[in-house]
Amino acid sequence: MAPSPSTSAADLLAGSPPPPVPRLASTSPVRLSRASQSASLPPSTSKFRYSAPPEDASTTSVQRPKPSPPRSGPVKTSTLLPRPSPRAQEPQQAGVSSYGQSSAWKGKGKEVDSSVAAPAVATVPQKRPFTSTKSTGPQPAESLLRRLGGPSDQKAGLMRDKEEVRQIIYEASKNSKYFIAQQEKDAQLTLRVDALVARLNRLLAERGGNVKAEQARVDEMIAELEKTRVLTETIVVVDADAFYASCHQREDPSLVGTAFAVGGGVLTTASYEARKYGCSSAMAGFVAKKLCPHLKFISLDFSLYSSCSKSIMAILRQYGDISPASLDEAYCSLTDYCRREKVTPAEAAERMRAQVLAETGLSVSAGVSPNAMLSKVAADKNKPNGQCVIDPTPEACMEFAGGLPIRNVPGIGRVSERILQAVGVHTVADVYRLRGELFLIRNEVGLSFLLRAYLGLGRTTISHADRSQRKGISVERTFHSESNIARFYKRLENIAEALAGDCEKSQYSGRTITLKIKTHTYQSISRAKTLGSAIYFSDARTFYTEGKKLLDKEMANRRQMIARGQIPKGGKDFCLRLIGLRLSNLRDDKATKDTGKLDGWAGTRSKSKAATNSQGKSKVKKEESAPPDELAFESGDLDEEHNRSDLFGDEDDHHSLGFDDEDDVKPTLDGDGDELQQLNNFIRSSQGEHPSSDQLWAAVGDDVDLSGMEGFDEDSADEEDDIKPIDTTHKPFWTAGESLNSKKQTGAGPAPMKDRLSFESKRVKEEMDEDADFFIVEDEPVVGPLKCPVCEKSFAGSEVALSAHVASHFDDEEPVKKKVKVGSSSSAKSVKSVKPRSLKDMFARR
DNA sequence: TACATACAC
DNA sequence: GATGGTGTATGTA
Repeated sequence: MAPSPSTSAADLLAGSPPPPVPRLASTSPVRLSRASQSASLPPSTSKFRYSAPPEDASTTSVQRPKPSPPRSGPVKTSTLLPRPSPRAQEPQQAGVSSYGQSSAWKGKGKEVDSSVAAPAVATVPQKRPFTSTKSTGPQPAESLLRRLGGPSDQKAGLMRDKEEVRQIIYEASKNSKYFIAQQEKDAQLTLRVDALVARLNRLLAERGGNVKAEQARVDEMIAELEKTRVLTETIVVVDADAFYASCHQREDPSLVGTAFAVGGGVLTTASYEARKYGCSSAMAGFVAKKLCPHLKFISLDFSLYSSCSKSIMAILRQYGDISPASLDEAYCSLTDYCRREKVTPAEAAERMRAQVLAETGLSVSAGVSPNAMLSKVAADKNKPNGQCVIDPTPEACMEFAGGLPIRNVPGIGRVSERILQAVGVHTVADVYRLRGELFLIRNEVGLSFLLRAYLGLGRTTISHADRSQRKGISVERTFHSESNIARFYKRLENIAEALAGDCEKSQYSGRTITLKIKTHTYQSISRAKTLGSAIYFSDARTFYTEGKKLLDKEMANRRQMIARGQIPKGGKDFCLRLIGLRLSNLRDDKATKDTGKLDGWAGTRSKSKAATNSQGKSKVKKEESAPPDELAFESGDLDEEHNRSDLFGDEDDHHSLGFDDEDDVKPTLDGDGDELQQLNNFIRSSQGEHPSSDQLWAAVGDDVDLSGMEGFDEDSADEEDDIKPIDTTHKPFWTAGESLNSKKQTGAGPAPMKDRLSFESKRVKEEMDEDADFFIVEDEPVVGPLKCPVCEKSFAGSEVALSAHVASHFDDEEPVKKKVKVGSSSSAKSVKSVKPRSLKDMFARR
């Protein structure tokens, strides 16, 4: 994949795009086989798409100022921005190669040693629209396919044809509830994107297309941000290659070179061999099997990963302060090491990687740059077993950043990507080019976040996560959808127990309990309760009773809705596929070094720090925690007995049987002891698949005793506790305090309320109408009437509306009962039709 | 505080 | 036939 000039952004906006790219083009979640849908369509399924006027030609009402001076060679060191976006320029091979190439950072170790001929430059993912060769039915939209394709859909290295893979995934998925849910989400996102684009168009129309003033505002923001640039640090991100898979290969060399996946129902990792077939993490097991019939599945073994991880971290620690981001990834400051050892960053990284490989047998890739954000991205560049170095100059940083597809920016996920693409932003460099437009929608787009990415800024301090910064502990379990209340309770008990176990292990208690449930239609719902300002708890009993109350309340709520006719009467039970509990508003019990007896339930947990500090407090605690218990168990001791035995049972010798075994347990009657016990056992048996608690905190958090570990240095450990890093906020990300949706914007206040995006259908419609004559072009005239491929009904309206309609067929109830109203321009109307359906679906009949 | 989303791994 | 678990951040009400 040779680095190629941006094909996407530039082309789409160049003004000489393939003919039919109207200012606003339409596509749809359900792709119809229409001749007009040519390869010129962008991936977004948004009904409307903003297409900026060409930079040079003042086609429309506005002549846009040329954004940037023609970029001539490297920008001077102290050059202030804005500067031209490299993307718009030549094939910037040269610019990119500059990182690591010519500077002092490079040194001999600089060889980007990659076993894979990886491009030195970000390659813009091909924007080939999904084109189905044969299928006659409705074709899924690009965005939906991407959604289904999962996170690694983009990466594809030496994979088999991407379209083919997508097609297989689509075929395997299309009839599942999961698929329907994704489709629904995609349709909702489409509406959201359309509304945003409409708003942008309206704002542009108001200004006659002139955004000079906005550009000036952004330039000010850029100048401010530029002042924060720090180039004196050397940060490396080390990321293990196919970590779980590699760990297993190390244990069992016969796996080397074979296609296997780690995990079952959903893959957590696929070996490189398996990836060639299109298998990737987060993919459903049965789908992966379709892609690679001989795929072998290996069970997760967290103790293995954890120990491998510790070995790696111990080595990294020899090079500088580290900040583990997960079991297989860590940030490390090489600043001091390089100075001390008189080596270049590239050499240091080489050494580090070589040492890891030699001592652990695991290969890792690395990214080196002046900050965490760039290093993070760079670490992926030459995977596996490679590294990428970015020089500590503004030019190198910006050059590197500018060429990245927007999706590669840490923090930009599927949703943000779609939103940005709809507005014309495909690469980071586009952020600058379209800064004026982006300013108009700065809030919904997180402008300052994007500008930081554009400038190649990121965190420059590395600090180890601190116990006190942990925000929550949670346990959740997925199961085959069911609606048996007794079993919900049973599951809840087990979850409560597991959570209590984690709390005890890590020594936290908390004040807020949150119940999470996911319906069979993949709707996630959470209900929380904070017991009191001074009530901290961590015992299974409280977790259970409070969780049960929340669950009961939710079920009662449903009954009411049925009574009010808001939910179809025919519905039977609340049908769920997941239940979880989360404890938040934590208190670090370890810090208070207390031990005490839990007054509560069965007294089984002799060491609950949650219990409290002293006798006196213990009493308080007792009083505080008593009420909820009484309420929950007032019906009698039977419950308590029942719960106690189940919660504190001693069956601990479960092996992971895997998901498929769940079918073996099908209690037929509520309350049947044996069956419940069986279920209970099963639930336990499936738990081995996941770490008992959060991977990061449990395995690499600073509460882990690393002494005695290879390469561990006691002194430095102590230092870690004593030395307060300047930036004490440990963030998993690189841009503390900001995200795409962040409101905090340098130099720009939040948009006035009236300008905020509203999803109220009426509002959406208004905007559409307002803008219609200026930038908005209604759906391209369709060639022939749109027709539902299922019921044959004809539509005069948008594809979005049709899409929603088609989706309703997958709902196993009478198709169009909620019939989608499709008028002539009604993406807006379809909002109404889509939403109620999901609500209703939350409660299914089965 | 409560809830929903988005994101990472 | 069928798509995970743990955690953080943040917007909005």
